[in-house]
Amino acid sequence: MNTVTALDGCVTRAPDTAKVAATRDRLVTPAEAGRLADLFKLLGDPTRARLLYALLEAGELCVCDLAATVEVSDTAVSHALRLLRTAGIVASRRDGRMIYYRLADSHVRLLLDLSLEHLRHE
Amino acid sequence: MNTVTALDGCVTRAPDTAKVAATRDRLVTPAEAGRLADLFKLLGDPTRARLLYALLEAGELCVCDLAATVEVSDTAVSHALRLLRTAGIVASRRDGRMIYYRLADSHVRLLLDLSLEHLRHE
DNA sequence: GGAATACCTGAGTAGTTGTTCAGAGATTGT
DNA sequence: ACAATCTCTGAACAACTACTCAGGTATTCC
Repeated sequence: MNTVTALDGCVTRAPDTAKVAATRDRLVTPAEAGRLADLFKLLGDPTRARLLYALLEAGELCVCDLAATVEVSDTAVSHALRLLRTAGIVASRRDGRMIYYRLADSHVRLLLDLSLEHLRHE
Repeated sequence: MNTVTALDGCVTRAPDTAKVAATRDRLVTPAEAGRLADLFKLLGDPTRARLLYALLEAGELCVCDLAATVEVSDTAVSHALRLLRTAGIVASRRDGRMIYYRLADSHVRLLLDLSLEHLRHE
């Protein structure tokens, strides 16, 4: 039912046509869109992206190893990890003085894989 | 080969251990990470996210219908669409006065679907 | 207990970003 | 050609963000 219904027209700032109404019914709610945007926003930073892909490769890394891997200060890594952990994207485990981080979710792994493939495949 | 090799230690700001070196070899390059972050950053805005999900539902919409659907000004929509189009995420088609936008890539569709499922499934 | 190490937190700041506003192209119908 | 309509563009501004810096917490080893 998403075949184009010819032209809907657009009568000066009030195009409440059938197509718009139908789309709005199926559309993600503003709240969902906000949460989706928040998720993407977290991935949308080079440092955090590198951290996540490092975890994707290594499986599990402590903070200072992450810092060395992506070449940023440990405080910057710590700030970044806090955001990712709060959002449930990474999980942590303490072992002695060190705290090991890993990807929390298989969905996130899929997302990272899919995005990398998208990037490399065109 | 990503089984954990016990603890690597972390000798004061210079933990160039084997694990770090191995991860860095496999890691996405900084350039790739930047492009990935740019991609996610584009999805990481509520307005742009809603626009993309609207296109995912409707298939194709003109600017003013998009504006009505997501309830933002047409100029804001236009600005947003320019970014998405420049990045190759959406494509456009002119028909008379109107310009119809659609998702450019099936990878993007998968990404949007996967993310929505992630959000709703936990 | 005390020093050393790994990590965290809060404040401050430079850089970035999304929106509005005003105006310019581009296309259609008369 | 002219008016109307749909879309685009550039500048200005408010809001947000990611980093650095200084200091704090938690754990281990002597």
